[in-house]
Amino acid sequence: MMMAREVSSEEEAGGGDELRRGPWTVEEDLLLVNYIAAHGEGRWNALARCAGLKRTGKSCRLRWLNYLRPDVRRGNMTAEEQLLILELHGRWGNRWSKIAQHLPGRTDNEIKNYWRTRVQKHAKHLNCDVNSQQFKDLMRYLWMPRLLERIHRSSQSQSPDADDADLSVSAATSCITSDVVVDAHHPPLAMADSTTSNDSAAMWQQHQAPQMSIAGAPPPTTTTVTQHVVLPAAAASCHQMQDQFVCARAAETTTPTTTCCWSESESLPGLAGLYYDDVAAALPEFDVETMAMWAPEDDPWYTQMLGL
DNA sequence: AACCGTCTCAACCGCAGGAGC
DNA sequence: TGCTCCTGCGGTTGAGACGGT
Repeated sequence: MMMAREVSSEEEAGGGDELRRGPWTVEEDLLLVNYIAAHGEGRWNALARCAGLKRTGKSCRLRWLNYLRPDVRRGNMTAEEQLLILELHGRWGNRWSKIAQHLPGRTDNEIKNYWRTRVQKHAKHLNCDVNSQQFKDLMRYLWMPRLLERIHRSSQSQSPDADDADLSVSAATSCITSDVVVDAHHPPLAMADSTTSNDSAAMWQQHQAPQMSIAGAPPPTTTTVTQHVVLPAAAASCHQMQDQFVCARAAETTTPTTTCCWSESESLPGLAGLYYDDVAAALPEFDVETMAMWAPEDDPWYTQMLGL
């Protein structure tokens, strides 16, 4: 958001060596961009002085990193990005800069804002702490599968030969599992520290399957909820995922497993019912209305699923 | 049209850690 | 060893946008 605050005449005329604060003007932006183009970034305090900016080095750095950098992405978070944020936050907590490293073009500030305005808002509506196990379970069993479904669906609608792709992927039983996505206890991934930020596909592929535990759910000796969501090749188009988006997973459970398999061979509404049963079992403290509040308002499938 | 509450996000703040002296 | 400076991070703030009444 570009704030339109005008620089007052006092600031303009009598500023002297006083440091300016508040929103940046177009002129300041130009000064900063031109200086960095000529001399590069870094040494921010010296940069601010040499560029003729009456700003702190900190302010210049922030402006550049969060707004002026040419590779900064703007606009709404995609479902893929949201999914990644939820997953990485589950693993690292409020390590915004670390999370941002894995979302090309997104800044830590933007991700932090997303978390506070979107995710924490939902927690507030649900009257539960954003760090509570209840809320984490909601993310794991409701929001993230829905994001996966959305990714899947949009890839279907965008792919001209989506049917073929779906069939081939389904036949290969390629799947990505939401529990794999969100588990915070599995060993650190190689990609977490070594890959480039746009290497999301590699990340997905390197996930290993942990054993899940569900707060409020029947003990794992009787039930393990697993959502297998087939992602066709087209889904991998985002974030330069060139190849088929495959995350084969063998659920390493030695106990009976209730599996909700979202595959192309089954219709989604039926699966939705099955899935919801599992969610309801896992999260008995949330009733249908609460779930509906949680669900994104623009999600007709979801509201239909709940019969709303 | 006016008011008001809520949301968004750019920018600021304080702090911690590292480098240099 | 201690001091200063710089950089980066996470938390917070507040102006403007937006939507509802």
